Amino acid sequence: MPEVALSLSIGQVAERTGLSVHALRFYEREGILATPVRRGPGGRRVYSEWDMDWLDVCTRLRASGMPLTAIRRYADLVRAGAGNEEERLALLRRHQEHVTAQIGELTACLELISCKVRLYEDRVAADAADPLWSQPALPKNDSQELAPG
Amino acid sequence: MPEVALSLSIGQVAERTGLSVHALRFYEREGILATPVRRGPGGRRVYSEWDMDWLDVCTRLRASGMPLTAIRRYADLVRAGAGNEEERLALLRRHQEHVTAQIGELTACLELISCKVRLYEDRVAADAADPLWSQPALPKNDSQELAPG
DNA sequence: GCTTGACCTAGAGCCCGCTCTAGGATGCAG
DNA sequence: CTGCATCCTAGAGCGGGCTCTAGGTCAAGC
Repeated sequence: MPEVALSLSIGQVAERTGLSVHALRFYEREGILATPVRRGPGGRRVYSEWDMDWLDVCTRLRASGMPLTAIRRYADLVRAGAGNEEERLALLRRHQEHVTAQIGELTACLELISCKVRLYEDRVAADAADPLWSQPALPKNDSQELAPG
Repeated sequence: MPEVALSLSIGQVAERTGLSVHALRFYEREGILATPVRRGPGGRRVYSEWDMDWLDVCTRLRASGMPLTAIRRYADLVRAGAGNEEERLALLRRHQEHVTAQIGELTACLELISCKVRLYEDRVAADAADPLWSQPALPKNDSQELAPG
């Protein structure tokens, strides 16, 4: 019943998280890990399941644009133990808002891009249908001059 | 009827686009501008409405994570004139997919973050209701050890 | 016994996207 | 005339986030 706690080498962790071994050591130096990594014989790092879970959280925070300094702050709070939940909450809420805003902005950008894609699809299609219509020197619908790109 | 074409100084453009004057000059050096900026007396840059529109497109592409090299490529194509619409389309489509993927990833991250926010809201609320219940050394629901952060 | 490979530390190096400095011209206000 | 703001160029510098190098330890396999 008590499954043996899994323990991984840095190479294995790199493989599973997608982070490089360099990045993993770098994160550790930077205080990104909430608990000190255990060391095996020869001073080799031994990662626990908990470490993996934490790293997964970190990669998601990173993927959503949280800077390392903020992640370190969060790690510090977790390391410090119970009693600072309000601060953790505040930190997470700030990031939550940040990500929400980011999604909004990306969605707006996507709209513009999609609009341009449609425009070019039409142009290319028209060109294929009648190459003479759209090639000559600024026929009539001089979209090149009226709107950029 | 022919409204006088508006022309802006680099400072004014900086103000309206939110880019710094440094960034504007930098972009120009980097070939990000699709048309060469006109110069007024004393060699000063004079931006047209078209330039502004182009810059707006650029800032949206940047905001959605397109690297400067890709924007330069796009600018090169536009500068080259008609005949390369397929390539522009391909470039934009790639970015479109990229942005879509990014939104997906952010949304997933947001879910995790929101989940954690809720968790901490509950913890903090419980703590406020009964400080003695959640403070002492790992009471029972030892969430600290079972799940990171 | 020797090679190979995964690991260790400390620190240098790199890419991106700006940002700032130095040193100077121009133009307008008091 | 003298400030003062705004602009110019060329190029150095910077912050973030890794990435890589040098030099070394250790264990396994041939």
